[in-house]
Amino acid sequence: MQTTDEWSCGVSKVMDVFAGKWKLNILWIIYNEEGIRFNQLKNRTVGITNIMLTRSLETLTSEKIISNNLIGNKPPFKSEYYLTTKGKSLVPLMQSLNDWGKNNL
Amino acid sequence: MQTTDEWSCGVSKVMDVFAGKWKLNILWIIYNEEGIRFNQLKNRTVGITNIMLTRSLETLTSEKIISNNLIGNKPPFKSEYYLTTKGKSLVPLMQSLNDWGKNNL
DNA sequence: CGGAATCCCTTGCGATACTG
DNA sequence: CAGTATCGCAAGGGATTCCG
Repeated sequence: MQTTDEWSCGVSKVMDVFAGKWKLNILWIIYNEEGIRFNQLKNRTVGITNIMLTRSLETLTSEKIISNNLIGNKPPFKSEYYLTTKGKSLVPLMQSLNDWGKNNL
Repeated sequence: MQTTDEWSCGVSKVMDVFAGKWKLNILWIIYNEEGIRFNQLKNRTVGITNIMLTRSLETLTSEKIISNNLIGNKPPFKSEYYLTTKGKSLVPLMQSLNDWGKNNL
């Protein structure tokens, strides 16, 4: 039997990645639209505000789940978001979560 | 491509089940010790207080993820906790989460 | 266009004490 | 034994405004 310590060790990290109201949703959108831009992401994430999107992207970037390219040195700027390799490894997990949710009311 | 709506529909429910500081850990313990009692659960969940355990169990029960048997009509009481069928269907998901966490520091 | 700064409000978390 | 009742704090979420 797996001990509680081994368990909570692995799981708490994932829950940190998924924690919060928006991050998982944002990940999914970026996955489906690699290179998506800030304002597109904002439009696709219904109900989110600037600050919450910024904070979520900040956190995910610092966790190396996503990365972004800044293009241009004067306005209008461009910023394109991608999943990293680590981020892509989360995709099957997200799909499993989604499937469970759809099958259990 | 899957739409954002289909996605958020399924996932938000799962994240609700897993939300909070203790619920996932409690689920894992109950899974490993079917029929576990309140105070045993409290001892195994390091750092939890009465009220947080009560609240977590309440939520999970109302979501039909766990169930409990109350035994006896006068003190000392017994209360035994189990995973429901729905709760058991979450086990593979929990294991996937744990595996990812262990493999991604 | 892609953010950051500020301020506020709500929610979750928890210590302590008590009860059937 | 298995909870409940209070009260308080801290963190997360968000509206608004402003900036390079």
